[in-house]
Amino acid sequence: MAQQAGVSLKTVSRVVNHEAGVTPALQEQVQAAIRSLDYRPDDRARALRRQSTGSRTIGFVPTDVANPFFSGVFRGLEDEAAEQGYLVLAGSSDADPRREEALVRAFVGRRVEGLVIASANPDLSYLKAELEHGTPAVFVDLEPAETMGDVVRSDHYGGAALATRHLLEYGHRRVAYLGDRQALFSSAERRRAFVDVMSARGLDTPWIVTGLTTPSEAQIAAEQILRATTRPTALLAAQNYAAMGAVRALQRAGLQHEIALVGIDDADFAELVDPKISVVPQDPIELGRLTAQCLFSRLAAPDAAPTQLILNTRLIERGSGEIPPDAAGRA
Amino acid sequence: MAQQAGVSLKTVSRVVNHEAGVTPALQEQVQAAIRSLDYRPDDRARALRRQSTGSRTIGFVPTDVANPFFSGVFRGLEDEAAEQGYLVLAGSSDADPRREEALVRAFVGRRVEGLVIASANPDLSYLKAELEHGTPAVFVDLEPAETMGDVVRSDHYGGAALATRHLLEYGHRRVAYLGDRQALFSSAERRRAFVDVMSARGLDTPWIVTGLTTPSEAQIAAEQILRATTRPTALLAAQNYAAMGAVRALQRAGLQHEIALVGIDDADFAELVDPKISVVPQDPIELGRLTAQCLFSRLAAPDAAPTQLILNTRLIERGSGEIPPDAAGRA
DNA sequence: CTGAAAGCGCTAACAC
DNA sequence: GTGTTAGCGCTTTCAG
Repeated sequence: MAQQAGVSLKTVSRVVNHEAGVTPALQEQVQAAIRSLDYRPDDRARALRRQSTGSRTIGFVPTDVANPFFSGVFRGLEDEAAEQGYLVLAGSSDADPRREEALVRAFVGRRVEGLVIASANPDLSYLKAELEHGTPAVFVDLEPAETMGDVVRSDHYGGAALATRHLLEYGHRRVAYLGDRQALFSSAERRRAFVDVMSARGLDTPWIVTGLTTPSEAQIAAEQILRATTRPTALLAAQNYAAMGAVRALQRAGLQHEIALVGIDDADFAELVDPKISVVPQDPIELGRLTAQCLFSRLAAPDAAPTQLILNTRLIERGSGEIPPDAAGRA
Repeated sequence: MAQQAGVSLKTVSRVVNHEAGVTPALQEQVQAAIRSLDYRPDDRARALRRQSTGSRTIGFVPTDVANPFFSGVFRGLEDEAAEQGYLVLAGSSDADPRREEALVRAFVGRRVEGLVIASANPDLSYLKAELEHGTPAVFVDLEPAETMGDVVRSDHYGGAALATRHLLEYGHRRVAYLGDRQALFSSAERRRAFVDVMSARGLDTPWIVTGLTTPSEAQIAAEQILRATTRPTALLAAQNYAAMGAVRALQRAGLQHEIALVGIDDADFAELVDPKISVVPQDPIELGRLTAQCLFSRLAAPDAAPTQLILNTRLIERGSGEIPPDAAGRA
């Protein structure tokens, strides 16, 4: 600060840090100087000198901050972080391993105290060094191949199995699957569950489309499937954008009351369209809160055993998922 | 780093910064040490020492990162920032002036190079000091009362006027207005436009509800309006959550084909519901990009005159906004 | 109770 | 080409 400004010395530090043992007179003198100079302590310098406290910042790497799922997670993260006096640095990887790595590197360079990653990178070796150097990572939504940190996510396999079984219980035998990129753990798990459940009943799975990244891509894929002469009687949309595309396609084909649809992830529109969409929801904000809690526990106990929090899923029946296979014939 | 590790000295700096004039032999020696120690330069310390470069970080303060509008803005901001090698720190204010101020303080403490704020604070005096000390701010979406920085936003007044006029042109005389908190500039402007246009035609505005913050609040408000014996023939939903609530209310009352609805802000569901929702859209991602560009221009020319970028609006007719006032009678 | 000196991890400006 | 010294803005340690 400036001793010339007030009149005192570098015991400004004491008053800034509310340390005991400063004459009220001096305290006021310093405060006055602080006010008149609009002095703002540099937290970077403080954290640098101190060894007791870090940057009070965490880094968040979702695939896309604008995806409603991740923006919800972000909010939960942020709320929990704010309670601890932490701030959050965030960047979208777009599921690109190189971008993911670059973001993590940039975050570590800025000395975030912890990382929250939705990783789409099959090779997490780049992270090992950070972990060993004391920057813990917790994985949200996507679990890495090799376990190297804590995990907080929904039971993707169970959720998709639930959705698939639900359709089968309503009599469907021909069901199509619309999913995101297989590089994403959640997508891979859901697809695996779908295939497992279907083949356990001796059913074929000729309509599997993955790699769907936007609502329009999903819509196009769904339209193609619906146009074929022999088509499925039900659709499983394994992600929010996929569900959006599916709804559009069904509506444009006028088939929304004839072909069943179950979505994974809830979405704003699910209760507004006709029929309402049956879904296996997730609670992104809660997921974010839990993830943050997990990270802060880890910060408090760096050497505790790695934790895996797998949240159970449920299915909400709203109508679209309860359309029988012969709805077209009946109508 | 450590000269004992490799064999050399603090000219590690040179190789880390790719400065010219280091013997290839030494270079390799240092690189080896870097690798074996997993050395990560501390960017905070670098930025501290250097006076040429700052923290390469910007701070973003929306009311809510999870609101689709702001998560879109965030994405645009982030993309543009990434191109410049910047990272973004973000926190939700919930339109609480104290929280907004606390976030800005925390960001400035961490020496962000610039601020992007959607301010809900009528009193921006807390920001003056930061601006004078060289941390520029650009206001997105919400323009502060006193001009103190650059502004990037849609023409909220014009957009709402457009929407209102559109309904009047279709013959409506009794139109209700559902809006967010009046403390938000965008909401205040939209309401003002609505009242202006209505009274210019000599029409009363007995159905104005503001302070709507969530879809459910908006739904309740809309239901109340629709239940009354004399009710409006059209609804203007001046924000995305308000539109969602309005759609729910109309659907539950079975009035979605009888009462017109125009929304401001586009939303995922707008094209999926029946009837499709006519809207005055914004492009959040583009808005974010423009905001970031504005901020980087300011960083490059701190003393240039303040800039205001007000984006024109348009109306997309999709059906809900073109329902005539006597639709109920006709049907 | 307050000040002076040292040092966090790094780069600037010079020497060698 | 490479090493030294100083110092960014702060906190610490230890004298006064």
